Amino acid sequence: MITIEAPRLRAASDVPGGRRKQRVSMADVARLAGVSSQTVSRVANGAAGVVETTREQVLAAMSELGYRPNSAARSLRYGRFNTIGVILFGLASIGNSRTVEAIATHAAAEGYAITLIPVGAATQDNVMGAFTRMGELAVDGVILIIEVHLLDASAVAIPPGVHVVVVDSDAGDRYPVVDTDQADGARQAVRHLLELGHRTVRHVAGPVESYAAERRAGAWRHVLEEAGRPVHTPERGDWSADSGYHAGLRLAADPACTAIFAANDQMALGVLRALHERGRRVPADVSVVGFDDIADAGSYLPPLTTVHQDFAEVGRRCVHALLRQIHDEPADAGTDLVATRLVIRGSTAPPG
Amino acid sequence: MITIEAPRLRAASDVPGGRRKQRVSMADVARLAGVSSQTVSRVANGAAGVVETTREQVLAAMSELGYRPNSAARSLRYGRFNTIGVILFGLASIGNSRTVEAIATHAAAEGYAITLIPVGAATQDNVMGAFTRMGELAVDGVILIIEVHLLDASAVAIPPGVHVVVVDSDAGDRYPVVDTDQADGARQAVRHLLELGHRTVRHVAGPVESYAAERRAGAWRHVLEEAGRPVHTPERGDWSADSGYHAGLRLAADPACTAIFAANDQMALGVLRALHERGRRVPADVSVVGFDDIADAGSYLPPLTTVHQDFAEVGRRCVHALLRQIHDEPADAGTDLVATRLVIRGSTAPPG
DNA sequence: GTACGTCATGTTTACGTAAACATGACTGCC
DNA sequence: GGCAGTCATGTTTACGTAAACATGACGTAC
Repeated sequence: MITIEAPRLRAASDVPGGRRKQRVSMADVARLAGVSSQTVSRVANGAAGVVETTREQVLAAMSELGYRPNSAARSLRYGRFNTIGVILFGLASIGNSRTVEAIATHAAAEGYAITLIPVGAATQDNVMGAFTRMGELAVDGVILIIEVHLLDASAVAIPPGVHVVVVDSDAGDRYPVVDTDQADGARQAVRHLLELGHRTVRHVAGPVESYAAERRAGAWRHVLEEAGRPVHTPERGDWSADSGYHAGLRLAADPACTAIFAANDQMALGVLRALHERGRRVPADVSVVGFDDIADAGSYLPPLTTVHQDFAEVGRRCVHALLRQIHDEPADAGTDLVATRLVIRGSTAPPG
Repeated sequence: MITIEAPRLRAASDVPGGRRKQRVSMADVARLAGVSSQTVSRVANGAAGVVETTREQVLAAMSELGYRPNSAARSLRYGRFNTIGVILFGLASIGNSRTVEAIATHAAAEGYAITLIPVGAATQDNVMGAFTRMGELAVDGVILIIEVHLLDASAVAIPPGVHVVVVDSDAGDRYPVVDTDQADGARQAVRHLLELGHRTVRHVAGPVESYAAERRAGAWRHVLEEAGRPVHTPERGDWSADSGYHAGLRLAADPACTAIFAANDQMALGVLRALHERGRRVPADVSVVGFDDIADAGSYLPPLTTVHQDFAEVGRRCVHALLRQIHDEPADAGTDLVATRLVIRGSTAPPG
């Protein structure tokens, strides 16, 4: 039933004479089957016009020799790679990995593979290197999951002729952008807290260099101003639970603080811990809302009210927008926003 | 400073006459610079034997035309792709995404790109499809982050001549395997609890089809038996916090239960929630240990004692083992285990 | 019975690159 | 002054595939 073979550790060097025969090509199959290599090509691509007996001979020869098409030659011939590049800082962020997973899945469904191009820390050199490499990369298009303004800051151009879609950025004037509707999600979170009766809402923001963080913070501020409520300076975190913990300790020190909107679930987790350590009960004394709705959020103590983000949908739309470009279809410039929704669990309640 | 250009939405169809010139090739550069394409090749590859004035002309022509090497042609010529394939079920698991990230980083450092090949659900069709595609894939080798026995169950062969490294599996007899030392990690966790004075330790195991889960459970059982302690049937989870919660509810119902070892941190989180809801204090009434040491574990209530896993090191060793194969160096069959270490935080204490 | 169409299959060529070999100019040495 | 050697550069070829075109056998219609 299974035919896994021992790994061939010495590659394809078993041709006598030391000359390295790459591996089985169409010509080899053709020789064995007694046909021309063009006929092999026709069989391989399921083209019409091959008589059944011939086809079977070719297939037999293929499996005897273990023929596998050479995709480099194919790509060269067709001028396409059937591959999408994904440039990102890292998979550490849960949003990133889920978006990438969705991209990979939808790309595969369309016959595209995806190539990951991580750019380590956001130093100029790294980003530059990634793009230099990308120039030579075997991709038909690129999805940028990266703060694009960091690219702008380095003297790096996206090579002309490379199709691009950007996630999570304000580059909508230059590239098609797909993004979660950050502002609307934040509005829902803040309004929910105000509707519960809280006088105002404190914010634990993400890092300044993140557009997502800035838009969440902007919407938070806007809702408060619109409602005529006091706006405190937001606490700054770096998305990590630990940074949320430290922000939470500062907020716990203020007895007037009854409602906190954290820019992501992990910082909210840190806030919950800080409040717990300081003896502030959630939600009786303080309400907390997160953002992302990661899988664990429902198991926090208490289960976290948060804004659900549809990463899979973002990935799906990225792939399709990019494929439209690759297939020369009319471009949809501007920003495509994916809706969010507030998931109410146990971390929010009217003020005590 | 920055020269990002408008996306070219109509590809390279600006050659008059409707014929589609792919894009700038060495021949085009050669024509403009008034040299042969071989000289362009020499400049592109930094080969010696090009006089300075010529080199500058070529470089000027390159940048004027926006030349970028065609990697399909390069791969065809060299017979290598400089690409590593990673086959996995998904990035949802935190371990997977961190391993993949490390793989991508180390591969990039060696001049290799990585291609992601997700196989969705573990159905036979999916796995088969991934391998069929992989046969045509432009990769020099493959890292399998997948339960290999699931492959065995489908009638699928890893194509001969494809270099393979496997993560997290018992395939050490057939392929080089890199893995975390699951058993030792689990031993440390259980011994820690016994040393604190607990009479025995209950286990919340991962799914049966996971070798990692089986090895953690096996080591847990072994330590208990060695110490002559009672061994209860483990609760089964599916790695999710939610499954840990349900397992935790069952364990909370048993007043004799004072120590729990969960097979990962997320299930431990669920256990913590269940214990909290049932009024069992952690660690005063019940001690809990997890596995993985994910970034959030230090922010749980209470901060989780857990087994630290070095995903980055696993990724690093995978890449290097695979590159050794690709470069025809002596194979290191068998299993390469990465050490773990217990991180003691606030969720464990002597029994009340 | 011949002429033409149909269809399976073979032959030529191009995709872009770079190794291997070829050429030709100049240098330096006797 | 002529000849060998050096070095920059050009020409040929192969990598594996598949489109475009070519061939030739057979069948059918008049």
